[in-house]
Amino acid sequence: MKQNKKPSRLSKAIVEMAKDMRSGDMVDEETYKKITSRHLGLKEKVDVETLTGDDIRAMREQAHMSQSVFAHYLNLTADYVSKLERGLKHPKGPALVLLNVIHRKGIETITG
Amino acid sequence: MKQNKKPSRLSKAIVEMAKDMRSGDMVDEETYKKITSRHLGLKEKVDVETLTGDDIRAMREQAHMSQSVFAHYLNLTADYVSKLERGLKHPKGPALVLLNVIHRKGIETITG
DNA sequence: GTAATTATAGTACCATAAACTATAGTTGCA
DNA sequence: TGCAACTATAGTTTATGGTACTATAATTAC
Repeated sequence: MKQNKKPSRLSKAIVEMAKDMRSGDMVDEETYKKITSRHLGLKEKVDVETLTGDDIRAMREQAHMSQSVFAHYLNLTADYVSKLERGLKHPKGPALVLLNVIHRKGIETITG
Repeated sequence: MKQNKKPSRLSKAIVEMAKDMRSGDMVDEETYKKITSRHLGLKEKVDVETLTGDDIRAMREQAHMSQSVFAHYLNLTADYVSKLERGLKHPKGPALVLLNVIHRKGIETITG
């Protein structure tokens, strides 16, 4: 298991700077350093919440889509969506991240 | 599954209306019907492009992240990202959609 | 009526993705 | 300088997320 080490003061500044520049779009892409896990205090924990079947169903109904249509946009099968909503399967990895994006920012993020 | 109230015969207009209302944000969520695959003429084709290893590497470098950090945000392993970039593995399903979102809308979509 | 949907259900199965190891080059810090 | 910790590649093995298949009941459009 990895140690989540203390992020150094300089490293932390780099990350913040990179973030500002990137979002502000004021500096060209090549001027700032690459963000490595040395800079971020990367721990094992990922900032995604585990969504329950009810959560997923609520998201889908909020989007007013059938399982089939919802699955289509997520590049999944309707079959699998049904299983997710009933708690028979649990999304992990990239699928979980994708569902989190929809949950936080809406389905338009991927449809539009 | 209970449907809202009156069964209406209009089908095609509903989708357009729903789309307008959703984007316009003028009508509450419960007033329009659910979008089903009967309304959308959707079959097998998903609107995601297959990304090459070089594409993925370019995306990561544009985000100025190491494979490790990039993988972290996508909820993947650095190992797998390496294989994707070298073309040893090919993303499909939800992973492909997620990469497409990043490709079209930027990494901030999932980091922020 | 009836044909095409939606949703659930159970099983079998495969490729993605993880886990593990190892190697070589690079970077940060004392 | 030295060295620890990182990045990236590489090969092999393993596990499970997600698919495919089939079937049933209820709903909806024509």
